[in-house]
Amino acid sequence: MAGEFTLTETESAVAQKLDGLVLDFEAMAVASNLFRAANAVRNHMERTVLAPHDLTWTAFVVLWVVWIWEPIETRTIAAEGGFSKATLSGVMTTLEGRDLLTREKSTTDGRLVMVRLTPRGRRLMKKLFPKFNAEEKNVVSQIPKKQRGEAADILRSICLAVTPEPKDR
Amino acid sequence: MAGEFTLTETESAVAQKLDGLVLDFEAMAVASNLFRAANAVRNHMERTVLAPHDLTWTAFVVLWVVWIWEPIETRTIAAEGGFSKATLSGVMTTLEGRDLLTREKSTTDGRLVMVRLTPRGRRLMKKLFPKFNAEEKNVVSQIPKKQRGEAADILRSICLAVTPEPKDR
DNA sequence: ATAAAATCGTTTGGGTACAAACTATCTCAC
DNA sequence: GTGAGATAGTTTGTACCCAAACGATTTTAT
Repeated sequence: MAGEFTLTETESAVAQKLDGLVLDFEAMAVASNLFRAANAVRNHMERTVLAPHDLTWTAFVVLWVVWIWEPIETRTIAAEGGFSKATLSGVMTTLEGRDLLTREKSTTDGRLVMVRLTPRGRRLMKKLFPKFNAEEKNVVSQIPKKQRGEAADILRSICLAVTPEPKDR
Repeated sequence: MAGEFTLTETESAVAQKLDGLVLDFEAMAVASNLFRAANAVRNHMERTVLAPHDLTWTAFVVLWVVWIWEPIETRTIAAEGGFSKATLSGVMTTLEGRDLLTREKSTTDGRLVMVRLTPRGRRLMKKLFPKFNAEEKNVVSQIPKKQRGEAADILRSICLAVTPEPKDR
């Protein structure tokens, strides 16, 4: 755990601040741990696997999505990667400058931009992804085997709870 | 889910890219869903609860930690919130400018800075946190009741897997 | 046919986010 | 006591990150 205080200490301190009010401590713990876990894994991946190749987390996600699905439209990359079009636009400019992917206006719909990896980008992913997956495996191996299968399901439920609006981001 | 492709579609596409190589798809699914979930919840909270009060996620976390534990040292806030001292420094400058918290040099150790909420900051949290927790409850309620208790444990295991270095951040 | 509405990607503006360098302060060995 | 090393917080530099505004293109309604 990242923090210095235990869950019980935190609960009792919160209870004092809001005595009389009914709070859901289980929900607090789940939400709190969700962010700790996501942050910790992301930082770990960035330091162990990504930094040696001078890639940020987001840049890697973009490369991964394009690698798997190319040619792919910008809007789809954003949806798959879980970030906004604005963010994607900036990251792709960086990756394009490093000769890892290319942008090309669609011939059938002038609004769309089709994205592909360059040969260099493809070589990078072919080498990098196995390392990345090995680290993922390492992380997940710490979950008790019995609960490992449920983990993905639980996380999926959480996503569903807050994804009523697959609008424009 | 955020993406447009199903898990099975992704797995088969990845397998084609790396045929011959042994990959851990369960680990892929868990890691991928972890980030989708964390991102989705964060965005949801920012839009529904935080944006009306002109607060970002990180700013809210800072206020929350200070609210519960004040007076508190800067380094402890960073550890509890899970971000770097550098990030915290910037966010606190913003919050100080909005008269939501105060910084004060420690009298016993000149290196430390003690942080407290202003009355305005305290009023804000007293009003805001119940709303925030209600949304957390709403999110967690989507997890099947049977698995709800395990959720926090699983996420804790993940944290432990990647937190060998509680160094300086 | 054509104007209005919708869609897509980019740009803008403000706010994070972190590593590394920096300043100030404290601790500990000697 | 005093200087080397450790520690706390800030600053700097680079890179995200998103909402909103924007310009270009396509679709829809008439």
